[in-house]
Amino acid sequence: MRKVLQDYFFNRSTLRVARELLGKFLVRRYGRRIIYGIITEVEAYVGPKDKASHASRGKTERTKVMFGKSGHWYVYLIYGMHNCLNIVTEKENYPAAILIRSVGDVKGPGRVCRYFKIDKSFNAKPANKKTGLWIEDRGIRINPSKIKQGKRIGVEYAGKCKDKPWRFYLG
DNA sequence: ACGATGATGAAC
DNA sequence: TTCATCATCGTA
Repeated sequence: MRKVLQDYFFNRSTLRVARELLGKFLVRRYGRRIIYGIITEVEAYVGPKDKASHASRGKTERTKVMFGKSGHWYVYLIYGMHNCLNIVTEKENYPAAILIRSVGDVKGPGRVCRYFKIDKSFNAKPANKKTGLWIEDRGIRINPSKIKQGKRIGVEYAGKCKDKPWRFYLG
């Protein structure tokens, strides 16, 4: 069983999608090679009021993709050297996305992008086989008791939102 | 503990 | 146009 996740999977509550992404596979076509791994850690960034979210300051050139259609990639450069990969969720004009923090043994969003050869050229592109980067359901069932939840990382500046338990990982 | 390294957004 | 900040990582 191998199914590419479509827009309708992502056009739902970000927290639900985030939980359900655990156990799915990130897949990249890189020339003739296929790079893939199981998603093991994600973080949700939800709505215009989430102070930890780039979208909390409104729609800008960078963040407009978060306000766009679900099922598209949001890739940005952080600290001048690392790319971070996010998948946009929820309906159009409601800014939300999920940061993919770890895939298999590759831990950390910067390392994920390095391992999967992901840069800003994927920004605002849809997640499907045509673009060469997509997410698959390979039929793995995750026992809910394996899903851990905790604070998001690196968002100490986010005031009331800094402690929201919107990071999900397999434990 | 800290520096690398450059895009982004807000201030001026 | 300048400036502080940053959803991190590698080295120490």
